[in-house]
Amino acid sequence: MATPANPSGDGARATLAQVAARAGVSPSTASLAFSGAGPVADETRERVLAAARELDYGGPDPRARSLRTGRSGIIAVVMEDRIRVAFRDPMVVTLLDGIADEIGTAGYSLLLLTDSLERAEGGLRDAPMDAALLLGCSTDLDPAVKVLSQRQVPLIGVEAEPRLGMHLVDIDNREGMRAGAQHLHDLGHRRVGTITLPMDREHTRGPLDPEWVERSVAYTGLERLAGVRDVFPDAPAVVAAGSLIEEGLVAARALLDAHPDLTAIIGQSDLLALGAIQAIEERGMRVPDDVSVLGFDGARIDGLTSHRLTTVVQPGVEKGRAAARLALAALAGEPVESVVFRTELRRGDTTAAPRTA
Amino acid sequence: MATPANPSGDGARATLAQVAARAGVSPSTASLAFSGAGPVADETRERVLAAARELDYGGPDPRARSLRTGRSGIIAVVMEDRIRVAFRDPMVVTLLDGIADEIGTAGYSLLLLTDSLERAEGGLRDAPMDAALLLGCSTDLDPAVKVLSQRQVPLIGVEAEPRLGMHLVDIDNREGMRAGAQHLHDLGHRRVGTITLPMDREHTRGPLDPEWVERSVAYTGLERLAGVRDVFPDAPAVVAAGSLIEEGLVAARALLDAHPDLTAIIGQSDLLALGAIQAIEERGMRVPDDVSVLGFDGARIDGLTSHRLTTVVQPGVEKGRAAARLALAALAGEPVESVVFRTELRRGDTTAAPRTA
DNA sequence: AACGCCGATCGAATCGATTCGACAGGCGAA
DNA sequence: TTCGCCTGTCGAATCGATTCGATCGGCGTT
Repeated sequence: MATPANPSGDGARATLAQVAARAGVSPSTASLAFSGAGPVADETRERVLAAARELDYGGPDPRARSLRTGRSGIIAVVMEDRIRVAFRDPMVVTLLDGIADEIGTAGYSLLLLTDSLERAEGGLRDAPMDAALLLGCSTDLDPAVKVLSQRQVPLIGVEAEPRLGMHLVDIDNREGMRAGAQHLHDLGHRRVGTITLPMDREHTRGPLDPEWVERSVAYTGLERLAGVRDVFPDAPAVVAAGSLIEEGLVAARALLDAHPDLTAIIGQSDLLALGAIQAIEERGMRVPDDVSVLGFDGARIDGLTSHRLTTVVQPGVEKGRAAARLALAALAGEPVESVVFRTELRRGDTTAAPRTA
Repeated sequence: MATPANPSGDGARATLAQVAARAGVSPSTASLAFSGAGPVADETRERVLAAARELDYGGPDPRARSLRTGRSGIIAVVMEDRIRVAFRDPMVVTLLDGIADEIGTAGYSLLLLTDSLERAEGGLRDAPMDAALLLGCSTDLDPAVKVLSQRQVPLIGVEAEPRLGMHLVDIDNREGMRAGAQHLHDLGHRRVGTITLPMDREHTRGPLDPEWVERSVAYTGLERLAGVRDVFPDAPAVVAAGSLIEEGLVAARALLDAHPDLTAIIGQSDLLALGAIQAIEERGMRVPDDVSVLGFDGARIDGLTSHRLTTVVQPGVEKGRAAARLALAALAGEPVESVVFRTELRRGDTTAAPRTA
């Protein structure tokens, strides 16, 4: 055989103890040689590493290490939707990128989880993790929060409703949206409609049920709605089933059918706003000449060239980074303080003064 | 305190042994009660679960379990690019979705890794995983493969060069691309250029270096190039720095500058093809009237409405699923057979007969 | 010259579960 | 009646590392 020498047959991986034995040192010393903690003579370390090489030993087993140290080196990200849906939202991807970057340089890896599957036991309940980030405008995190906090996993919520025992990273949703709406108001708009993110766990489409506003089930969506209504108290709202272009299209059609006199549409996300643009243009109207469109998020959307969307920009990567840092701080036992980022209105070419018809 | 009773103070999580003690059974029995393996009297199980509830015990510690069983319940996906870049490619997202779906229902979770960071030790080397899927048209997987195979982790490559000890999921890249090129040839095209995926680890842009073709560093890109050249042996090629619309744009500009008489451009991915469309249109030419464009992948691209791209469709979700199934099979000790999927040409409205100028 | 300290190494306990083999009854079959 | 067999339970070994405390020279101080 051309494979490296392995005394105990090939299938079995060598253990640190075997390496130590071969190097003529104790397991403790071998461990120190690998981890770098504690003083080890250069000559000894060399001997250990040589023995490891001979046995084709690839370093300490992460499983054993994590049992002993109590750390798995894994930080989980819990999302509400399945991957194909969630990743179509550039905001999610941007967040994730910030998270991955930050935890990566700290030596952690990223585990992707979905909160839905209570049946398949493989996820929240059983996966090893040192901390968890709950992502997205989740409409109901309770089950996930319950399981994880019982497991004593530090929890960081991104855009989540303030909740016991969970640290938060958020933005000034209401104020940001208010500023956007005010921009439209300043331009002269008075009849403005809005498309909201999902408002219930089932992601029901349709005109906004006033009851939802009372029951407060979807934190982010309600905050942004409140921002719109701070300026336009009577703005009609249609709920989309997700932050997707096609959802925005469907919702905007409904909005325009019910309120043909709207001069502007506000999407609670850029994708919803883009859908609204499509709906407007498919009726032969033009943006912003006939109808203005305002978005929210400001994440880069690849391949969008026809318009520069006017939108409320939030610092996505920074938000992800901050969430990751909170998790790392919690793990380091440092005090954790929730963070709120500020948004900023970015003027593109999708808003203008309404036609003075 | 309103928190559940916890004899040993609050910070510490209860252990299975403590639960067993409280229920008046042995740890072995308590374990069986939780795992469901082995026979346990209903009454006993109830007693154990009750004790667990009283101690706020959330089930066995994944770390300990995974040391003992040798399984972590984690399957890693290794990508070449950082998240923000990789996830901009709908093909990657589609693959990931298939993977997540399949391993999720099997009770596994998905760990996201990047192969680049050899420095930050937190990834390939230290993360717990039962198997790894190597993703993407990776230009050089060697380091990753080395580390992981030393760790005795079963390896599945998606679109990777055949390689020792690694099972593969692939498509008929060359044949698929040949069919696409043939379609153009049938339409009457003779002067066709192509934009390729990155060809070296540094992702260098520019006209294709013939030397690369010899050295065979980028499996997928070379296969697809070969497919084009099966039909158009002299087709000029420009290498892009990634599968991105803007990369396609840049490359297509270069291609059109150098060869103004091209009647068709073939992108090795849909995103590259979309970039090519932009490049063509920015010169005041039209697709397909002046220049035809052909893509590869056929993954859904959100918000693309202006054209229905003619493209070589590969079954992305199925590919992801298949890769996941191979991994699961390897873990189950079943024989693993590599899989090759077939592609299919989908005619959109971006190809037509060349102008008979 | 004696003391203390530091560098290097080792022994042994420990992390928290799973699992194999053993054992005690109870029940059905021969 | 007796022999297996099945069910339910328990003891003890084990997974593979980390880490605390102890040991032991050697070296610099005063």
